[in-house]
Amino acid sequence: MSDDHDESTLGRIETEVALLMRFGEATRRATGTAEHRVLDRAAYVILRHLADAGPQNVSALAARLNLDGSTVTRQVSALQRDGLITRTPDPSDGRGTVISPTPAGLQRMAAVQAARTRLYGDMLADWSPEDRSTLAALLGRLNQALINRNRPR
Amino acid sequence: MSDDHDESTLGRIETEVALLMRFGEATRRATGTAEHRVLDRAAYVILRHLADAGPQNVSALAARLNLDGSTVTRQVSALQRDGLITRTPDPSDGRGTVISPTPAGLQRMAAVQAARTRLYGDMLADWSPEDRSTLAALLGRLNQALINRNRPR
DNA sequence: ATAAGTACCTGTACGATACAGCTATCTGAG
DNA sequence: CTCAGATAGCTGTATCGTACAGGTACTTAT
Repeated sequence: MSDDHDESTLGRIETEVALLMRFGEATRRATGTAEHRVLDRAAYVILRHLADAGPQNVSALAARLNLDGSTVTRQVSALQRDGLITRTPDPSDGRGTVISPTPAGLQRMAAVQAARTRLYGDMLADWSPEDRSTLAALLGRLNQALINRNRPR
Repeated sequence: MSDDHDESTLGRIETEVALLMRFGEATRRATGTAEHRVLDRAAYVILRHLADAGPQNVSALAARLNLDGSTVTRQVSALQRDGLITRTPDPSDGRGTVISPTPAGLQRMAAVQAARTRLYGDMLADWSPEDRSTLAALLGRLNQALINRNRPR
């Protein structure tokens, strides 16, 4: 309350994030239903994370993606059905199952990623490189802040 | 491909937006379930829009929020059940129903909005005012770009 | 005055998610 | 070594947000 200007900045951020989520979801719905169809939101993040961080257990994925284990189990089952990941017993823990992306999975993920990147390229066509990288950096910091807040456990 | 640096910036933006949506949803789920409970995502945006743009018809809301009419109908029913909006026959169109926020609805919305804003204030506590307002501005531009892309109809 | 369009509602379906409970396995204390 | 408790993953069930299809009441244009 000391600084009304900053207060309203927070309000704007809140508004814009809410808006972004609405539009992001609408976009995902629209484009997702259209054709790709096979990579729903969670499936995409799962594949991305596997590609990024390597094969890992269901629980590791769940923890990382802030999802319930059962959710990941089902997503992973769907991905396996579609041949995009494989399950192998964890050699170091008989309870565990290691999830690895298949080449097809990686390729599918990369295709979606490329399409999305292209979309952003389109939308941000008239942005300066500085603005783009500033946005990327600030979003990164925002997410970091979110993570820090949600998981000081 | 002319500029590898910029290409990767787009990738980062794509990544961060995806992450933001995941965390945003998780946060909404967590905080929403906690206590307020009554303002799910759509309900919140509906109330916000009503507060912003005044009482209006279901279809106007649906169009504006990029939602199916039936979805808005149900959300509105829930809001009415909770006493947060009222339905009145549209005097100028016997088919229509005008949705107005009740004082309680406005208050609830404002409370959630304030809570969210506070949350952002918390998370961004160590950000400089410049970074905050840059983030707000860039998010605004990003949303504008999204809107422009989704609705050149 | 009647056909076409529109606004809203309802039935139904689906997808993503969570929570609770189950089984198999692991780990540590005795 | 044994067994109690923790953990990994799966399955059953429930909920929520959403869409599409169809119905009814009203409006508009001809």
